[in-house]
Amino acid sequence: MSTIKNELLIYNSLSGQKEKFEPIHENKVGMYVCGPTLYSEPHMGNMRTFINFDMIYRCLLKLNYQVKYVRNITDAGHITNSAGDEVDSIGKVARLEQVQSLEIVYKYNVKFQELQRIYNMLPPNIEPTATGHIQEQIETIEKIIENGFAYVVNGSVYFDVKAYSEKFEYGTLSGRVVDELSEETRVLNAQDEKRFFADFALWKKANPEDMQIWRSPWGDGNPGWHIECTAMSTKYLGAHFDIHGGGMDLKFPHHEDEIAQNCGSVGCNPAKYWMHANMLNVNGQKMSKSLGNFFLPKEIVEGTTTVFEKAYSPNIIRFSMMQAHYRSTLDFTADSLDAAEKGFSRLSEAVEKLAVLKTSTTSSISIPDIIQSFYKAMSDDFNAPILLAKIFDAVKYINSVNDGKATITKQDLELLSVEINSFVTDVLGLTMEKLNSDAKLAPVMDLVLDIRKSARENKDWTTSDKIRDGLAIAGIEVKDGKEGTTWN
RNA sequence: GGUCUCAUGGCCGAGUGGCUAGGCACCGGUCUGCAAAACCGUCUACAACAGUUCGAAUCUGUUUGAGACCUCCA
Repeated sequence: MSTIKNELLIYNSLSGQKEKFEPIHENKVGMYVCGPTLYSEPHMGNMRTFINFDMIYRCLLKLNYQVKYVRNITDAGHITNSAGDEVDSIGKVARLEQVQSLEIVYKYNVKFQELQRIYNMLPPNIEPTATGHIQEQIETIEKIIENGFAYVVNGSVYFDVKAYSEKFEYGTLSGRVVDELSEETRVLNAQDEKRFFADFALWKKANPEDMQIWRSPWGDGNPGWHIECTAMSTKYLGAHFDIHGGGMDLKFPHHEDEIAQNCGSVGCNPAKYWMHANMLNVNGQKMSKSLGNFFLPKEIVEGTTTVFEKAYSPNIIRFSMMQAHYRSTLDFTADSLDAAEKGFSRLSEAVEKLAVLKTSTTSSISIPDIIQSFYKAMSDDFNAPILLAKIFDAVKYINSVNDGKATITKQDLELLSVEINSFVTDVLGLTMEKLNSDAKLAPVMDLVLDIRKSARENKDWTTSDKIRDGLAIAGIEVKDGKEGTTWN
């Protein structure tokens, strides 16, 4: 349906306000999102960013855009400190575990792919790896040197922020000004090869202990921190594409330097719209190992984290995340997750009821209006919490119809059913957990509940309660409703 | 120290210059042998102070508090 296509608004970090989304090529969207670095398992906070961009991707698809979604996989080590003397972060882990870098990368890639499935994330169209694009990175660096925005020192290449600032503006995304930066108290390290402290490495000469080394025109070494994103986004999406996303904490320096590299190599900002997803807190604080509120996305699903006393399904986690806007920080607490669990369950049950609702000749409310409100919420900077609120308005209506207090026509029911299912599963990425899904157990339960029914009819409460309590111990909850008994 | 963001009812969280989301909990009700579940209803909040305005929680200023980034970070 949706004959009226809403105007899509996107908050652009570049301007700091919501802007009308106008794709560079009509009906097509190129989107690049910074993916994981494979030297450890992504934690829950990483997942929030990926899940949010998954939702955004799903929204764009729902709006019938033809989306090319690229999310990189960083499998080459990065420089790990400002002096640049620790180049290979993956190699560092590999040395600790006494295995090869590639083993580390493979191990965590498998885990990451598994997490994508567990959390029901759509795979991007392309997941390019840094190590698969060394040549492209070298070529990008060569272009930047040619353009006069980088210099070679002793086998390493640095981006020349001062030279760049004469032609472009450095710091437009993060609101930083080079003059301000220079007033900072930081001093150039005596051995530092950089001309200016804000300069950053594009290529770093190999250290003897590096486990991954590549050949380049400047000698053996490693690519710098940010160049892979520039090289790969340009290769797969072009010099200028629609959306570039990532976590809020990547804004500076990573994204700022990406802009500089792109301007320095091809003369323009890589993206028209920059989007940043906000952080996840746990019990009111940023996740950190030292605070004891750190856990992995798999642990919370399996109930093996010490931070929470019970397990929460991926759907509950996702639902909880969808109840907050992607640009706001979100706090995970036992209370908030318990609330999400119940809310999600209420939603699931209403969606199930859609299939068995009785229809009438009239509808009490306007179904197209409800559906329009879904689109409107989604089109307002991907406002998932409002979308859920509107869906819950529909849930209330579904329940009323189910109780015979409201009516719906067959045609409206079909429409509502299709759209609610679409928004819940396709857009929000929630999967409806089927109740009574165990094919073997179902006939057994029918039998047991039939016996209990007879007992109740004979007012044999001892037997009926024995059955109910026994099933409860087995983890099966009996629900005596108006129209018979159900279980789950 | 610099740059910036945010402060919403018991909790999580949207949003808006006047019509004051949503989820969860609480309370009341319907249903029920009892209970649970389910459903319905109710609860009227926006840090403090001052200002602008016919009118602000929403705009401005000050104060207090929290957080982020400035170093790898989703």
